Amino acid sequence: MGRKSLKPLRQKEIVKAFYKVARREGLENASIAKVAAVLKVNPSLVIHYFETKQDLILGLIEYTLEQYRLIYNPQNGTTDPKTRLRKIISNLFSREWNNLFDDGVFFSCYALIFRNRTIKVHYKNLHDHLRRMLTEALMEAKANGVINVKDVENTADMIFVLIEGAYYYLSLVTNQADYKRRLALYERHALMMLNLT
Amino acid sequence: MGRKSLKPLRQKEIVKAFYKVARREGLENASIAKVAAVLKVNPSLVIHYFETKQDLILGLIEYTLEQYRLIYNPQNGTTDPKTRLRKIISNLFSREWNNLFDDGVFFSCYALIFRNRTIKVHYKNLHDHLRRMLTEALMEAKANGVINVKDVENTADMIFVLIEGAYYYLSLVTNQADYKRRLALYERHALMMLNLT
Amino acid sequence: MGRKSLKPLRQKEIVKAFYKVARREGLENASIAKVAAVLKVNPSLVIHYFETKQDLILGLIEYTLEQYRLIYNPQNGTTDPKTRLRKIISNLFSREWNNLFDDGVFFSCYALIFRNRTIKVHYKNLHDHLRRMLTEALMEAKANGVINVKDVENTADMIFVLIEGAYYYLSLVTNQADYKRRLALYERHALMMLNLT
Amino acid sequence: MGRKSLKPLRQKEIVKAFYKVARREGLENASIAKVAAVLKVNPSLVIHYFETKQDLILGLIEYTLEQYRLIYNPQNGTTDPKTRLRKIISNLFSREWNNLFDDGVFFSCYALIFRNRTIKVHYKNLHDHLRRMLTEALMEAKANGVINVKDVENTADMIFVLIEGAYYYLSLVTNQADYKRRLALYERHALMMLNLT
DNA sequence: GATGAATGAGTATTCATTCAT
DNA sequence: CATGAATGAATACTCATTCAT
Repeated sequence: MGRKSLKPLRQKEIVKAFYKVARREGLENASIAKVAAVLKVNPSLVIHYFETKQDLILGLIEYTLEQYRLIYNPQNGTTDPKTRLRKIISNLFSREWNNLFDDGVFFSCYALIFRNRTIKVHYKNLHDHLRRMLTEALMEAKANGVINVKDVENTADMIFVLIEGAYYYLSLVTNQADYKRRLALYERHALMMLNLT
Repeated sequence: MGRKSLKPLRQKEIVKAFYKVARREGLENASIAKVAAVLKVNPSLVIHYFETKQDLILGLIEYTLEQYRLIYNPQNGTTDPKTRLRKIISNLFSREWNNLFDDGVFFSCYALIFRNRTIKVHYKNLHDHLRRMLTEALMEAKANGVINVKDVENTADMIFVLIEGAYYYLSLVTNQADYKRRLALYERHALMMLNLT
Repeated sequence: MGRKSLKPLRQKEIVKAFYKVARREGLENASIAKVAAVLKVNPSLVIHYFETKQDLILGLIEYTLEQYRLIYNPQNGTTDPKTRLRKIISNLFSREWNNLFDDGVFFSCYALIFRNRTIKVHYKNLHDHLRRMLTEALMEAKANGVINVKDVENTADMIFVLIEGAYYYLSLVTNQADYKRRLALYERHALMMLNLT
Repeated sequence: MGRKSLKPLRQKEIVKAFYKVARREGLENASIAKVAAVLKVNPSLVIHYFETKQDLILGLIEYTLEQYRLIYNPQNGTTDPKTRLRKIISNLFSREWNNLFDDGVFFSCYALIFRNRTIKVHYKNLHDHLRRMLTEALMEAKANGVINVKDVENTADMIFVLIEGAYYYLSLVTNQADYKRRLALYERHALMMLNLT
């Protein structure tokens, strides 16, 4: 049977510590030494598991995207088609941003797509995947007569544009009431696009 | 009394050099020394004009937002109200992103709002200002019977959400045709919201 | 009549500011820039009055020694010889250390005598001068039959050794009661040397 | 597991090099880079062993106090009580200052007690320890009828005041003959205090 | 008499990384 | 599997100082 490798587990631990540091001090100030300090471990050990810092950042990004995937999880339930779609939309717009992934780290990571093809591709794949998932959900809803939209794919696209715009935009809003009001507005608009209001 | 002050000029020069370096190597890798090297000047001179690196970054952000303002410029022309509004929208969606400001630098800067109140306020003010400008343009158009929307302010808000979402989303699209098609889709949606298609 | 030069006044101002900084942050951390900041003046101006930093330190030392001189002032009064001598001794031992000159700065300055002849000579002259002054006071007291010591000069020497030793030693004592008790002990010993108890 | 630790050895090496530089150029001009240069080693290695410069200074001070302790060593011999006490006193007053520790560095270090509690405590402890040692030696001598003093502890205290005063005072004397004469005077006074002349 | 421009050397400290054990 | 030694380049920033105005 052999001994089970600790590598993936250790790597996950390290990535989490890296994320922790990045959240606290910003991605640009997160260093291998600080990660090692958090884990109470020798810096060399970090590099033992992630040959280079670049690899560590890649690990962090994969971790980000994993979290991202969780948020957009379409939760296939047993409810009727209409409520299920509504739930998906509501879930997409809730996007528990602050809880699941730090916004500063998120944007810092996203900024890397412009100088790193690999990272760009990762992000692209994730978003394509998410859009495809929503498209399918919409197609099913359409088949069930729940919604009636011409171009399902474009609609899914539009909805994601709305979500990302909202994410960006609402990050600037500190007033809680204002925040809620706007978020509701955006969601209502999405539902309107589906004639689901 | 004393020597003529070069401060504003020099500061602009330095900020531009800083931007240049940040664009080339990423904001996180842009250092005072590199800026000095670009300007063929001693690093301490950079510090002479911007006491700390933080100040320099703030300078860069102000510069960003200045550029931003230029893009969203509502260009008050002599044309009729309808074409003028159409031009504003078209202008907002064209957003000469790649030409006027580097996207990587932009997102890296934006990421700072989550750890720096001052920066956040700067961004907030800019966006509030822009939304106000669009709101006014819409109100004028409504007065002229060009458009017929219930809540002008919310509509302006929605349009900006669309724009920001598009910016984020399209940054991942490399295929030129795809890019154009989607951008057109988003703009059409905006015009639809104004019943201007 | 001509205009009175501001130079000596300005120099005094600067030395005082330098002392202020040195007291706050230690002599080793006191810089021309910080002095200028305290005076709300351009650093170049400081150097305009004290060509080099070394000169500024020399200015500070002269200032120290001036203060020193004040403490040891024998205050020629009209009182009878015995009480006058007692007063001198009491004054020497009181040495309002903490009030008149910062101890840290004092020792940092003193440390310089070992690498700078000029400074050493300054200190030497001051101490010789002070000892001479005390010697004279003792001679007068002896002439008046107030004291009866064999070698007046050696006694004066011894008293100063006592004072300096006390200064060094008591700097370590934080307990107030202990401090007072010891200081009294040292002074009593000095009076005993003069058979004046 | 892991590599053999050179820490204590290396740290001592580094402290010695630091002292060497401080003696040569003054404590205020002793830098990590210069220490590294002396050891023909990379500056970052110095920091590897002493996280901050402050730590390095603390290391130097501990080293100073160690040397100090050596000087005051009461050398428990087999000789008769009287000669033994005489030897202790003679040893205390000889204090091979210039040989064992540089005076400039000593006073620069001492100056730090006024801005650093830890350092102050270190010095305090050392002096308390030394005084206690002398007190014990005096008590033994008293028990043996060698000396006859009322308050042994106060006498020990006085003797150290004398020593420190002498150290300070004689640092200014360059004339060799004068130096010797005075030192003898101070020692004689100490012996007189013990009725041991 | 005073300011601001500019320099160049220097500071402590952090970085990612390599290698020996 | 993990530690500690060691490097070398880089970091932001401070320094004293000179010179032009």
